[in-house]
Amino acid sequence: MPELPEVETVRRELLPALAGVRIAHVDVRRAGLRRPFPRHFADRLTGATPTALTRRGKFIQVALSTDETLVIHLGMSGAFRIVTPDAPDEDRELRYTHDHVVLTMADGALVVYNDPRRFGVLDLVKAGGLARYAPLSTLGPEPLDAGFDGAALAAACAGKRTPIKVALLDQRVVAGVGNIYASEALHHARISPRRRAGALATPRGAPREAAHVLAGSIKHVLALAIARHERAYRRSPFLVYEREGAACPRRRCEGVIRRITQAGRSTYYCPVCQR
DNA sequence: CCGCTGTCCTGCCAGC
DNA sequence: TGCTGGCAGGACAGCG
Repeated sequence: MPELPEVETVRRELLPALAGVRIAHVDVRRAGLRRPFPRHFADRLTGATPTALTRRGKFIQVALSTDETLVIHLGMSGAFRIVTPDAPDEDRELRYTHDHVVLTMADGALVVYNDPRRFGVLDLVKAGGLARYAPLSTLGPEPLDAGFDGAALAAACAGKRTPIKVALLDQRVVAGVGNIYASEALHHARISPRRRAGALATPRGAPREAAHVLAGSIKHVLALAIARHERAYRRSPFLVYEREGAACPRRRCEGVIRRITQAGRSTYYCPVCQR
């Protein structure tokens, strides 16, 4: 379930299992995911100790004692399962259908990567090469950083003729927003997903009011989602996503949530309060 | 360069 | 019950 909030939650869950614990053994159970795993993948991980876990957009970066970084992207269906050192043997031996990589940590824990659709990425990058690693180096601003604001959003959207919803999915515009939180943020900001992205800026590129509002809404929906996942919510908390036909949740709004298709993806919005 | 479509892969669900 | 088609939270190649 991997947009920025879910990826951040995964990072926090992996942190105590990986950081400072040597990787004792690596079981790579297929040749790759969408692409082959990097050369000598298991050998390069074995014996390494993760020193830090950071997130950039939807990527997790695991810095290793070997001066390489394990770059992780969960794609559509990637997930980690952690089997703690004190788990019973039957849990340790359990193998699920799409368990592709199993890390055995020196403390006995297992860190298992499972990915039915195999759209994920597990890659190794030399420390010096990270800045030039294309998938990361082309990412736009980090939405929860203080530096991300209406001006940054307007600058990234200036001149774009594509609808704002489609622009928000472009990781070069803002990193980490996906199909759910694009709809949620636009609803929070009361902005129609059909509006032209370029309309967030004046012809000279200065931010319009809508850019400030939308930047704030992006921060709000992402931060709230991270907080909810930390408390292990499981019910769907979305206000418009997958709620076609439901009453708009905005107070005193009489609208009904609609689903439309933009650039081949579903968009949910309220045609009454989003303009 | 820009924006749109198709594609990678499996699972699930609605409808027949 | 079983089959089929459509859709799914991502990203990129290839096209006009």
